[in-house]
Amino acid sequence: MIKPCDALAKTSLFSGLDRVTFHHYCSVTKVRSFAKGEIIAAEGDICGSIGVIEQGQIAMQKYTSSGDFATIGLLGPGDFFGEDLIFGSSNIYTFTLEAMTQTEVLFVSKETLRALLDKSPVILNNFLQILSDRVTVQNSRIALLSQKSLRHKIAFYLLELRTEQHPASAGSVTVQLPVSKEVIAKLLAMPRPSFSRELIAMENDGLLEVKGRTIRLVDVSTLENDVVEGFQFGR
Amino acid sequence: MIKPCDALAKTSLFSGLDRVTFHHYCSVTKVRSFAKGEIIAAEGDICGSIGVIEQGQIAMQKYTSSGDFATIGLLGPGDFFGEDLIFGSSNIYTFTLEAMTQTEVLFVSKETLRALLDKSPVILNNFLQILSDRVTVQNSRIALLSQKSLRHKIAFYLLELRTEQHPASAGSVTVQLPVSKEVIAKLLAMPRPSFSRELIAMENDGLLEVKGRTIRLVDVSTLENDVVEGFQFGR
DNA sequence: CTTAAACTGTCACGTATGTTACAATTGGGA
DNA sequence: TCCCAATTGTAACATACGTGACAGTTTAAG
Repeated sequence: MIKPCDALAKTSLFSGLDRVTFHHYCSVTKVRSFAKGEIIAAEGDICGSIGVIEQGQIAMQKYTSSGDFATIGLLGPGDFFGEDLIFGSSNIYTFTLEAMTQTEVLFVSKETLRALLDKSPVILNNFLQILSDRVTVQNSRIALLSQKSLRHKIAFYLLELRTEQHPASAGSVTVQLPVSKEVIAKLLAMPRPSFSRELIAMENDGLLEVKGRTIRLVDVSTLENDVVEGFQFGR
Repeated sequence: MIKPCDALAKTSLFSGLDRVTFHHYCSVTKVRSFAKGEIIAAEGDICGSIGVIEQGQIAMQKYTSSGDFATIGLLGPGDFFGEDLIFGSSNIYTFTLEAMTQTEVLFVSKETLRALLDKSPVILNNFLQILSDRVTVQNSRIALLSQKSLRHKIAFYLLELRTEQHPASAGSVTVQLPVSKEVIAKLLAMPRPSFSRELIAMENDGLLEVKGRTIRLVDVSTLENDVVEGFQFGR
């Protein structure tokens, strides 16, 4: 089990702060574990606190009446959720949060958050930054989904992973898929067989080398070609 | 020409406030006009102020090296831009803002905004809400682009327009396309001829009636069928 | 170690969608 | 009023992609 106080200290919400400043609030913070497949929040639920992911991967899913669903986004360690609902016009979840792996989440209630924001300008700044950066990430997802071929989408996604996992390096690198290819396919809004097929085709074309969830980007410049480039965070 | 002070008062950033509170800042506010097709901000530009659209439509475009582009989003009267960059980790535009029609924009500089946020908790709240709501809108766009057929995307978009333009009413209504079908097609990430073809097919199937940019939604329940529904703002 | 469940690869087939080019229509400005 | 530019419709053709079903493989649990 994780100690809330230590975990909190590491989140981007509290970065640049001495622990004394928020020490008082540690006791109010809840940590919860979720098993793989468990629902963390369902569409229609009221959002009363924000969550920070300590471990695991969470998918934002949007279901249709017929049981099918689209994957809006994927959240990993350090990511927040609910930060957009807590102060929005509506605090109702418009999607479902589902644990894709065993997951540990830290919750901070609206009241606590509000108190922290009022008390510390640094925390307010951090919160604004978290919210803002989410918009940037969303923009990137929209650009991804606007790509006009499967190959472009895949290339876009892999390049995105690269900047996440290897912020500095250019050229040939290896990236890790954070979840199963099945989930990735959903994230890229394509059928899993199509994803599988195209990945292999790209491998045959000498762009990649796939080994399980490890993918080596061989011909980066071709991958980048004609892709509506990912949003770089000042590299 | 629009008077900044009057215009400012109407924006959601200042809603619920007496004019006295921000009266002092009116003089600092700039209003600018843009002709159709004009670039308001280009990818790579530094974002030093937020904008509020008074009149017109602005597209967020992401260009490829080959000159092709994707339309990330469409902004109309009352919408903001730059609000996600001003306090983000990077304040560099990662897309291009382009006027799709003659446009009037109100600019508020970062310094002014900061001062306003510090001075008034109401404005802070409003700003948080604006940022948060943008995330919700983005989520909706992502859901749209995740639809698995052209028809679903179009249905999704038209239903979205309905909730925007007729928040209360259900059933058969007419909606207005805010820009040309060419631009809409880009927004839906599909070729214009495909959009045209599918729209007509939907009309033939009795779902719609198209007359220029006016579209009457005839069979709403079928339109809603199997669509990963749009995000409703508490209707 | 064994077994089931989850994940991944594979294939054949059909069709929805992209492409390109041209024609028709609309609308705003001179 | 006329005209040009912007917008929209149209059509034939090619193909990238979706579908559904099965087999192989890996993983985790007992």
